[in-house]
Amino acid sequence: MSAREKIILAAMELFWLKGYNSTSVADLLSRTQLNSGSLYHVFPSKQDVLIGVLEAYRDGIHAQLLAPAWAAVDDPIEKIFALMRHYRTLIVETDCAYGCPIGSLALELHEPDPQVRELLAANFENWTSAIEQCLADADRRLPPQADRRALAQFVLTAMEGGVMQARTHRDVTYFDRAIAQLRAHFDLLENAARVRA
Amino acid sequence: MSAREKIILAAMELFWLKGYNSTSVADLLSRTQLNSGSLYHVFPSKQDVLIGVLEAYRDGIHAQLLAPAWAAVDDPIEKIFALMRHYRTLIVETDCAYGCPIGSLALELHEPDPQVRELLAANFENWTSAIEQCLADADRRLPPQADRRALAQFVLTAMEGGVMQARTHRDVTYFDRAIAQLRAHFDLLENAARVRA
DNA sequence: TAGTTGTTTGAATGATCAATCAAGGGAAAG
DNA sequence: CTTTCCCTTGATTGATCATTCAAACAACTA
Repeated sequence: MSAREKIILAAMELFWLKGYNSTSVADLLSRTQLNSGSLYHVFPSKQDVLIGVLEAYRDGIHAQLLAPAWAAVDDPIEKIFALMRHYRTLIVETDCAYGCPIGSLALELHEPDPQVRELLAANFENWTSAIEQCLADADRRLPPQADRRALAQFVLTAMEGGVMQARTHRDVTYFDRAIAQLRAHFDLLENAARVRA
Repeated sequence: MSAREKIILAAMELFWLKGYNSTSVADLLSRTQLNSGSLYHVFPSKQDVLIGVLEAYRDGIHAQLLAPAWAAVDDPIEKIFALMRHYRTLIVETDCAYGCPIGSLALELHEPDPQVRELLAANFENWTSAIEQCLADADRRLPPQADRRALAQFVLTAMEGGVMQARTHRDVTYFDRAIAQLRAHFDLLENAARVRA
């Protein structure tokens, strides 16, 4: 494994656990058993490590996140809720300390570089595009006038908001209630599409 | 104005602008024109300033947030969307850099003190309780089986998720779409209640 | 063998951090 | 005037921060 890969892997974990500002370069060095010169040979600055991490999340969304969550699910709308169950598992496994790596960084970095901000946005964009594809695959089950893109973004909204509250209250039922509301919303939409048909 | 009040006011603004970790004690001192000894005479540590800030938000939610947002609104459900418009104004006024002060702190602080975590939770709790009261005031317009508390939490979910995306994309329409979805959800609920009645 | 290129070493640098504390100021009480 | 009490001053401390760089090393090439 190259030094670059080692650093990216360690940074993905540490930024997620402690945040970007609270992760020191020394933390990355001790975790990877590298020396500072090696790190700075690969990355000009700590921010470039962050950029590498955000690129890794962006490029790995299907292999690392969606494929595992959708391994046994075919129905497009159930795929959405399977992804939510995946996040629920992460919340439970971390004793409700889980935070979405992208969402946490998006709120932690108050004056991000344009490049960093665009990568955060690209990560959200990739995520919602995948949901939008699910909605496209379920086309006839939704009212024709329903805005697919807005609905996909709303799924992200519900996930991020639910994760934030579950983490703050250290209680996964806050996430569960957010997802239950989202499910109710989809049920109402599917009902409306059926009635009209 | 007492030293304590000066510090709390400055800290509310700086924590909101830069985050907790990125706000140094030196920042607070230069903003307040105080010396470090004065600050540490009032607050044993920087974290105690944070606690003071969170208590101020908790205690000021009605006077500082809800009363202004609801000045000209009576209808309980419109109160909810008036509050959302209030947040929209904040987003626009800050060129889409706005972040909910509580939500940002909740995601920035990865291993918060129990006291800090409880104050974050209390802030969310106060907020959702106010929404829950609106829902109680609109009782007959909602289906009787609809879970009021879950719905109130979902309003917070939509707001936080919408703010996060608007900020990340630097585009208020992401917030607008989240609120439009929330409005659609309420419309569907009100419709369901009407049909059944 | 000698030279070239790419990589690693790790001590050092200067900035910045939160926090300390002995000394002094000033107002009220005796 | 003297004592007491609360508050302020601001230089100082030691830790930690991101980053640098001359020197050493390793793997090829001529």
